[in-house]
Amino acid sequence: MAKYKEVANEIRKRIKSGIYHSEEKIPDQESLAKEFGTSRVTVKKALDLLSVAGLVYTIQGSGTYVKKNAVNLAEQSIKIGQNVGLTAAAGERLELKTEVLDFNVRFPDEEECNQLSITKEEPVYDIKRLRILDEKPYSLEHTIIPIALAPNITKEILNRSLYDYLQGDLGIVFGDNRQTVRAVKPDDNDKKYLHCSNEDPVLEVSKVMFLERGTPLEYSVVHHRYDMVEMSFINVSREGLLG
Amino acid sequence: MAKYKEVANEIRKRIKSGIYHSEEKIPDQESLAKEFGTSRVTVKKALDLLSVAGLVYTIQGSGTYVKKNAVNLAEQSIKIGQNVGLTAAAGERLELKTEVLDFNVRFPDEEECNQLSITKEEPVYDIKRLRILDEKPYSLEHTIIPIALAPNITKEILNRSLYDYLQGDLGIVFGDNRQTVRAVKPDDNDKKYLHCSNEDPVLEVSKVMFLERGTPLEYSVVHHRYDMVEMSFINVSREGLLG
DNA sequence: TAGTGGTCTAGACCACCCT
DNA sequence: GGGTGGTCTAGACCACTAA
Repeated sequence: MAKYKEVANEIRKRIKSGIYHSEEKIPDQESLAKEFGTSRVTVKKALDLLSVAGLVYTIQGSGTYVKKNAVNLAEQSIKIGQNVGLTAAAGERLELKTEVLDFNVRFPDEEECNQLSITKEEPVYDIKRLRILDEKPYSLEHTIIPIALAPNITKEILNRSLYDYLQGDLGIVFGDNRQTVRAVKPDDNDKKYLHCSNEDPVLEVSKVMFLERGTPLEYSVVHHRYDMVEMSFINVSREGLLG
Repeated sequence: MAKYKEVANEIRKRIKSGIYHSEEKIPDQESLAKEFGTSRVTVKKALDLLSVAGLVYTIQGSGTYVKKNAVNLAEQSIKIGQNVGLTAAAGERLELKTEVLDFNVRFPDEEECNQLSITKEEPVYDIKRLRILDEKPYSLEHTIIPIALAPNITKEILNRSLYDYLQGDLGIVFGDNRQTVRAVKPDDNDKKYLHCSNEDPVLEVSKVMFLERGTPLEYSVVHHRYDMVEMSFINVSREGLLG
């Protein structure tokens, strides 16, 4: 592991364990460099990581300080854009199941061509799955994937884990993703599979997942039951980025 | 402006203008350093910025490449967590208005103490505002702010812009924020002010805004009309961060 | 094996905060 | 003016890719 990451982890450990208190100024970069037997540039790089992680802030000419909410952030460590509704709602063991409702191959429609940057002649998988938690259905996933990018998907794979197959077996590395969240009225499928009444709202999340190189891999629209899923995310302020 | 930012902006300009094409390898760091009359470390720092911005990716031992979707990202430049529904929906000029429904001072309840890290004895402002776009109400904001952190708020300020007052007049610098999004059923106020029917879902966004130092400044719960607001955000994958 | 990115150092200078 | 963070350099070595 790179030295600046080691230094960052050590300092993070000290913050979490209270050796560096909340709101307190931590030693200056020169001292830290001497303590860790490294150069100041390396210490600076470590502190930058912690700054992006929201644990510390620096004031030029004054010093580096532990943020008031640093411990909270360090503990919850919510990944940006990740669904936390489920894990939060479920304290104990719970039974997660997936039911494959539909698994087809076809040509993409206009919206899908647009989202996935493909032509109308490049076939895609069309996958509909129902997610079930402790016998209660909580979300309905509609996933579109170009066949060329993820060949040989089978129903058996979908019953296990699609992401495990893509990452593990195919060795695909995910990159960025873009999501849009809306509240919508339930459609027929929501009523049928999620047991939504006419008055039950639905949390709709559209997502495009990109590969490391920027190629769109997957376009999905997921409908969540309003009373079982929420989405949380943390926006870290970044001043130093571009102009 | 720092040299590494200048270099980053210049390279970004070249990507946007097509001088460096999508999927193409850009010159190696040594060459760029020579061209810009700087050191390789500085070029590396510039490329790191562009990498975080999602414009390029690097493969150690191979080179630095322009992402396939780089131009899209560069153009839309959606700030993470920002509402884009409105600007997207409105092509032309539109009239934005704010109506102050309620403006009070009181002691916080338990939830508010929790979110704002304050005691029950620290008074807060309780603000309810209605946002109106072209005569159509689209969101209902409930905002809680500790008086100690933002003194002398007046109804007149709320009619103009609260954020302008906080940032401009008080010189407050915002830091991170944490948001949670849900779909909920409309309550009485939604029906009254947003003209929601029983079957109209509501997009509820809870937000805690922190100051630079990690102090919670504002806790807000906003209800959006489902047919006028959506939220988009981009998750940039970061592999290099911590372990 | 050559090319390229990732990391690290020591020293330097500047900008800013605080007293 | 002393303390501290921000930036920059030149050179070095290592890790990885690609042929």
